[in-house]
Amino acid sequence: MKTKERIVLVSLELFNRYGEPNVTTLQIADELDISPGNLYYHYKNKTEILNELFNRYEGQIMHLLDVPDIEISLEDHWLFLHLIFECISEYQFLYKDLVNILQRYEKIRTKFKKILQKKIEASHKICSSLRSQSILIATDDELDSLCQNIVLTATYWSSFDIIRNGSGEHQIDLARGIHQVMSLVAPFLREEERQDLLTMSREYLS
Amino acid sequence: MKTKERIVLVSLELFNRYGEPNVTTLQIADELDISPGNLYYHYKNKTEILNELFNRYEGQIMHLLDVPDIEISLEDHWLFLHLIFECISEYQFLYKDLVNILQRYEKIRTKFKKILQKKIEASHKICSSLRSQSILIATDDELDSLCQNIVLTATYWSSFDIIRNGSGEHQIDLARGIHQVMSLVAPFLREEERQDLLTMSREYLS
DNA sequence: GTCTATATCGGGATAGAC
DNA sequence: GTCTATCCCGATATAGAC
Repeated sequence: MKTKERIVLVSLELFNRYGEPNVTTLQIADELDISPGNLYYHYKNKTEILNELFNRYEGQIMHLLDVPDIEISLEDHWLFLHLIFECISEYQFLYKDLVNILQRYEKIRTKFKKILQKKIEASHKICSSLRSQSILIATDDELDSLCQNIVLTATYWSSFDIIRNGSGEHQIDLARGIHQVMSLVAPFLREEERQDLLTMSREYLS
Repeated sequence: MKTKERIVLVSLELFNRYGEPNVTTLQIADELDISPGNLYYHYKNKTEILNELFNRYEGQIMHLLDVPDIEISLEDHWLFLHLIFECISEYQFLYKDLVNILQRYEKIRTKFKKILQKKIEASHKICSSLRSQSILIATDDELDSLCQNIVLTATYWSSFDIIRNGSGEHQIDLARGIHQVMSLVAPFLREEERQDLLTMSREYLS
């Protein structure tokens, strides 16, 4: 594999493990067994690495958030959440130091806000679809709050989980996160689907 | 006012505004129009200042979380949330760089986990009280999820709000945060109280 | 208690040889 | 493309005078 690519991958790993602000370029170089000079040959500074990583994240998540205009089932919603959570988990360093990173990098901040907006829209689209099928029952206001809550929970689940359970090399409990989001939706579901969800949840968590 | 006290207060202000990792001891001294040497006379390092601030936060929030063993009304719940949100807002720097700070300071991490645990318990106590009065209807599982969601939302509302609306000196929209938490509770309320809540929400947000 | 001056250290980044 | 050596700078922290 090309060195340039290895740099990105190892940086991602270290950022995720130790937090982006705590990882130095020297550490990255060390981990790769290359010299710092070499690293700077491929990327002119640390920000460039961060940008590269963010762009990859952006590409992935924006792609996922392109929700098709079709009827969506509860299972689809579940799967959708799963993909989103996986993507977030892959780039968890962003979420660990979110405010900090967004404060220091104007460009990333603007883009991240757009992603957040799109997340809310996607959530809206899905919930609206469920509502139009009468699977979900809610007023417009309730739907708005619900979608915001979904996005908030999805965004911060990783941090929340790390704080409560994390010690060192912590694997984020995605299943529980999805469960948590689904529990936001549950109260608005038609009786039948609420039961289905309960069953799905139990299976999934065990 | 004594210099030592001024240092804590100005530090809190700067931490809240720029994020703790981005504030240097020199900046703090400058803001106070004292020399860095003087600052180090009062606190032997930056960590000491952080500890002092965290202890104050801990004292305040732990006090608030001592929920009395009496019947609790929806209005009480609202007020309770209000006090919690105000306290969090006062020490928002902690929440802005939560993972980072907890990663770097073992002691704070341990204490923060306890606070989080106590928050969930307090939330549980309140919701249980509402349930025992039949104001709130939920199964045990639903109650557990609900309380976790409440704490998660309360914990991260400030960050979420900053990211979406913040630009520089952003005042956190506490009212909207409380509304958001209440919207988690709403679906579980008895019809009558759900209407009350709706009315309260509208008044409060306008 | 407060100041000025300074030591120390670590991280980001560059120059130039190979 | 890669290395070694080095520079630069900003942040923490200390020493010692006032």
